[in-house]
Amino acid sequence: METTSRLLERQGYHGTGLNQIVRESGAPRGSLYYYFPEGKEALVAAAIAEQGDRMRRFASTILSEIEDAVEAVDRVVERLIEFFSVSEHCGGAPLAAVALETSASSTRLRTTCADAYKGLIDAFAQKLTQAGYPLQQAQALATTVVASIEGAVILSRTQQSTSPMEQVRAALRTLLTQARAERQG
Amino acid sequence: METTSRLLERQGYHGTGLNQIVRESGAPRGSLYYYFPEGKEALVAAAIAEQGDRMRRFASTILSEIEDAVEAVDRVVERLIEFFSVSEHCGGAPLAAVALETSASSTRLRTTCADAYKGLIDAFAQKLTQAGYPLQQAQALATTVVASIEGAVILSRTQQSTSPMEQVRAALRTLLTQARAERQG
DNA sequence: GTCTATATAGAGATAGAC
DNA sequence: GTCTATCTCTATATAGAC
Repeated sequence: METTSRLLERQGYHGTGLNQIVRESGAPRGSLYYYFPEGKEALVAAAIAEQGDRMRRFASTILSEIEDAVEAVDRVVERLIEFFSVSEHCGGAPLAAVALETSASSTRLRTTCADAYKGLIDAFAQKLTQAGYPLQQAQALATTVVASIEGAVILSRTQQSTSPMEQVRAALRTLLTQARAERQG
Repeated sequence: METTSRLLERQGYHGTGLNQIVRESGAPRGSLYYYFPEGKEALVAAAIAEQGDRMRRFASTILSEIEDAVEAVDRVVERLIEFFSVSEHCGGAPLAAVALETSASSTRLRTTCADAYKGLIDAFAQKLTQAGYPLQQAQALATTVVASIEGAVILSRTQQSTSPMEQVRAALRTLLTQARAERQG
């Protein structure tokens, strides 16, 4: 499943074959349909759900370590940029490709992706709410944080540069600071 | 190529077969390799480039019709939300799936996507620059606009709801207004 | 320019031995 | 639980007639 997640991230659902997964993971070919009798879709759904959890924990951990909400979110983005740099410009958006490819064809994968994203958004929203942002605004800002990160990864991957992610990072600082000012004013 | 673009948008590169393209478009099967001797990759590259142009023209037209920059950008997003609603929750990010799937495997498709995105970002950056935003800030904001839209489409598609796009729309208003205030202050 | 037929490879999935 | 062999389907691409 680790291999599955990694391949999905850079090749998407249809671009990732079971043969390749078996080959690169070294997992026994015969076990695949023993543990996932429903086949590829079930395997991918499990991998996606696991990745969603990983993303949420990654964000939650950092958000809990830094008290100031703006600084905490900024630190998450900074860490993502670091991760992107060392992953040969391919990391940071493990769900996006699958979400786009399958949202129209597989309810199961679509909802799995939706749940994963919701968990991640909630992690940010919770932090912002605790920091005093009004509930509705916190939710919208959290959604925007996740959306702009996902989009920034797309741009950074196509350009093979961290520049888009850096630019979005700066913009998110401005946005969250501004929202805080409105709240306080 | 119209059919190709449409299928790419909702199925991605590997999920879209030449058979399906030929079948749904009604285009003569024999012509495909006459006009695109290099095969699928060349056809997709052409479709992507065309879509990039379409996106840029779409944005440029609206941006030129409304003088105020914040209102103009907001109108673009509003129109995208309308388009998303009537496209059975599958429209709005015609390049994203291909960009993610192929950025690691095909230099040709990656750079084609990069150029398309750059053209779109430039359209926004030009508008913001003309409105008086400093050059560097305009570039960063334009990148953030495009990134957050792409990300919002991903979220809206997985959730089958316009809500993420609406939330991002509101956030972009806040962001651009704040940046303007900083510039004026 | 467009047709049909086909080559070749790979996909996902299954069967039955062990 | 895991193996190998194989089924069927579809993929991209090509050949050669018209």
